[in-house]
Amino acid sequence: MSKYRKKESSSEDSDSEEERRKKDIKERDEFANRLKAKDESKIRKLAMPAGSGAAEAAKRLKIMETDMREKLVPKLRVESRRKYLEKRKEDKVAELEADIIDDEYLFEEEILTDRERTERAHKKQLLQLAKEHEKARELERLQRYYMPLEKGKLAPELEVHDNEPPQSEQSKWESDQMSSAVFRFGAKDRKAQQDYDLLLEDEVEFVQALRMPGSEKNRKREDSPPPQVKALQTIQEMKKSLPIYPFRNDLIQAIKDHQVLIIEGETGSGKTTQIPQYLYEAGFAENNKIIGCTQPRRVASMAVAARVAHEMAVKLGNEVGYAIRFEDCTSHRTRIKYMTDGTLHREFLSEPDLASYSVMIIDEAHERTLHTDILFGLVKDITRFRTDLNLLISPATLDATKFSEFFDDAPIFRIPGRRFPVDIYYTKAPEADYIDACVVSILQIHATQPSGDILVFLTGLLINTFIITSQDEIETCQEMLQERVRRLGSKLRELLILPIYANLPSDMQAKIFQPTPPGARKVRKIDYFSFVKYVAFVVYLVYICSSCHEYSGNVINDRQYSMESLMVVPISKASANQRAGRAGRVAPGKCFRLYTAWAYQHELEDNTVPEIQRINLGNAVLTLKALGINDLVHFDFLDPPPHETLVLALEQLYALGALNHRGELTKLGRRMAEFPLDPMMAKMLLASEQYRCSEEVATIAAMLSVNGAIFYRPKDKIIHADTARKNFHIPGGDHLTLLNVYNQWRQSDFSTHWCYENFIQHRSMKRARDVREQLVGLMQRVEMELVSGITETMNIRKAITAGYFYHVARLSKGGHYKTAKHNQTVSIHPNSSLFQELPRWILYHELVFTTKEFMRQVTEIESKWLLEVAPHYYKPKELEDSTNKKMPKVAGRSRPDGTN
DNA sequence: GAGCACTGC
Repeated sequence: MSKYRKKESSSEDSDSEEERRKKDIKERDEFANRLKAKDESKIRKLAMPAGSGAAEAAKRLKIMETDMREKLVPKLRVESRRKYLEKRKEDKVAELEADIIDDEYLFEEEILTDRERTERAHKKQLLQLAKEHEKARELERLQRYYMPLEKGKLAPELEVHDNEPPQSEQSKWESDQMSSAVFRFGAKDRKAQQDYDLLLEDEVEFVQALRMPGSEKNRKREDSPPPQVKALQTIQEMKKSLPIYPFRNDLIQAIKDHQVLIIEGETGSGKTTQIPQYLYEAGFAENNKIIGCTQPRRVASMAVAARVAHEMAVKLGNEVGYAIRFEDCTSHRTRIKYMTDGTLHREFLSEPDLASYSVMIIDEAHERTLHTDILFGLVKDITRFRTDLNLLISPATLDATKFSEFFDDAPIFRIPGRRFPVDIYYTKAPEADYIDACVVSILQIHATQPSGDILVFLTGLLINTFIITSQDEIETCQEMLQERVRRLGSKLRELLILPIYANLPSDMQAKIFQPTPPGARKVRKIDYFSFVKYVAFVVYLVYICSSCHEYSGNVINDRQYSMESLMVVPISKASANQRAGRAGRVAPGKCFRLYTAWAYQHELEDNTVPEIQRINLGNAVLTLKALGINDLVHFDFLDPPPHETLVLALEQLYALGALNHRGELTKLGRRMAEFPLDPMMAKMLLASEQYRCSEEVATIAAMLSVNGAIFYRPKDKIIHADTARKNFHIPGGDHLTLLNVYNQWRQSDFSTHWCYENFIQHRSMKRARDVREQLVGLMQRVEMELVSGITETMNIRKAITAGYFYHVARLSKGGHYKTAKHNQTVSIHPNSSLFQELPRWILYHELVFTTKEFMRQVTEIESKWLLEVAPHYYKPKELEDSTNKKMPKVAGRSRPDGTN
């Protein structure tokens, strides 16, 4: 971290520097004390009768529902995503190959460090894998296919048409095959198989590899759908029917006996809703203590709280409440409090010992979000001195042992879920076009397997272990499936195709829970399935840091700078098995994996890489420092983040002035920690005060926080949308354009209609408004002056630069941009207002890697401002505008030891 | 000239 320090400082200077440091630390502590006093008086004020929390919540839910519907804008994309990924894969392989050749040409083996040698080996291995995969795909085109079938059982539709010519052939052929262990579906003889040609264009051959044992081995397979929960069932009856109910007393006893308990149980066992109630009934909420329970997602926190309030027949916000960002639905009466893990993480800042809680439940611990991972370390620490605080860690099955070891061998309490055995099948050869393979497999299953619904997982965006499948892909798959079913006509019984994704309106989602009509089969995505099938690839949000040369989420980190990137990486074995488990909830099931057993063994990681090991830790490090945790290297992490990521975060915080050269939090850093923003953005906001534009910068920060989802661009009105967007452009760049959009919206009195007319997404704007309100509140809290009204934009841009001087690029002689510090070639995103302007110096909000390294949200700056806002980071020489400066031969390639 | 999607504070 010392590399930015002024080396020329004399002893005299260092004395005054030392004094400055002491003064700053003193100020920081005074500031922290003032905040504490504010919080305490706020808590006293809160101890008043509760407001209309429940009504508010109901309203909120309603709004969310409407939002969902509004967001569902039917988009037909001509270009399929597959093609894009295919193309990108080819590019990446070529790039990798070139890289290796380049690398070997430039550096002899002997002069390499161990690390570089490992890296080179990694690259070669990756290239090898990519090539093998390509070969396997060739091979796959020559394969024939099998499909497993239960012995003695034919799908009804195949028996019904026994007398019709094509089917009789089919049927005869089928009975011939019945004696063999593997059911062969399809044949080469196209004439005889005419009607099934549609199915047989490509089949997928599966082999059974293993059986996942279940807890209810002796029960027979049930062909009927699960008994539906009767509407008339009382709450009490329902509570008693939950798998957790018989363990109630044992569980309470175990919690009384052990301060920390790991509760292993699947979602659906009732643990999330019931345990807090059991604890409440057992007196854990006496003496005004709160039973807390964290959830990784907002909707879950709200929904679970509403459910529990209903079960306990109390008003939401009274005895049972929830707290999420922008919304605190609790009162002084609240005894059971649900919250997001991020909210609890923030609560630590004002209550580091969790004094108001008697129990804290960290639910869905296996999801391993950044927040839960940090919470593990924090709560483990406080249980040492708060012996009256009970801690319950609740992961799904499989992970419990790891958590137990982390929490000093805490006992594990298992709540058995209902689980039947699941047979797992793999393809014989890798699949090239997995959407096609998926469609074919669904039809194969439909034609050959007895009753039961089919659950399909497609590639999606993986956020922690929560998969959001891409809408585009689902639609493609659905269209293909419908088309094929249509062509097959009445030969197959009905197949209901029910897509589900985040943007789907809630009434459509409700369909999935309705019982399947007799004789039909559903293809859907939620519990109660007999067949589970999915592909091996999910998309990950991976943080690529400058000095990290290791695998992180199966992506090689070889970039010279920090960048978030979406990558397709294989699913982990753990997630794969969790998905397979879904097939055995109500009856024995089957799981078809669209990859080979070899791939499962050799290409999949055992566990999903936790977020903390993949992403930028700037904000996390800042909050930990604010909690007084100085030694982050030895912080008790369940899985420590890569050392390099931690060092990068510390360096960045030092450069921003949040930490001093000893790594202590400065007063600026303490104020930055108050904001739920990335450190750079927090710095920008705090710097805006001295540039007299804090109102404007708060707006910009809020607008930047709603990730690029401001401008609406429907396919059929692209020209109108683009014209509308250009009307908002302001000389200077995208940050100012965003400010302009917000201000105009405000002038329209936050009108929905205005948004519609101007091709602006109303939903995003509302969110920006929420964020802005929260930021303004926090600005007042950290004693910032709210000022606005400057007439020219220089001050605003200077304030932005004060936070984002890390993200600066200059126009090179060749007409493209290079980052100021790392000399990495980057391009302005085509959506930017500066796309055709090409100013000499620019600052960008973020870098995204899609087909190229693109800078999104770009603003023009002057190089001399960099010396003004970050004199410790930039030297005048670096900012000379002559671009003739000779670059090192291997530009931008830095050694792991820091030398160039 | 790209695009694809999104948790949390």
